[in-house]
Amino acid sequence: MHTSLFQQFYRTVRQIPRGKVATYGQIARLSGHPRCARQVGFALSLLPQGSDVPAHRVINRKGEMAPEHVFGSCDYQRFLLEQEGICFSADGTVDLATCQWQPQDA
DNA sequence: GTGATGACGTCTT
DNA sequence: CAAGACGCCATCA
Repeated sequence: MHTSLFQQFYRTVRQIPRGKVATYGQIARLSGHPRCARQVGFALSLLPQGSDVPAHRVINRKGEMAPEHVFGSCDYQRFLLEQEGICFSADGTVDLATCQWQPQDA
């Protein structure tokens, strides 16, 4: 199968365990493309809500989540993360120090 | 068919 | 230490 970068990104995001979050750069690096963080975000933006890819678990390096027009509501993504046990900082950002996904390959 | 854009991150000056 | 430029590739106009 023509393994497009997007397909590899989706596959990596799909491996994120519940209660953990990952950053774009992390997904890109695990997929074998350390400089393609931008494509990760763009790829996730094309994902339908019913996809097998938990795009709400993927956030930027700062722990901030996507703008409203991506999921429909910025609070919606935060709600899903809270439902999975993700911790947030007083800044309204995700506490990467506690909930960032740590791949076994590390 | 060409040009510009985009959930970002890392390297260099 | 901080700010700026580059990279990467698919989708939209």
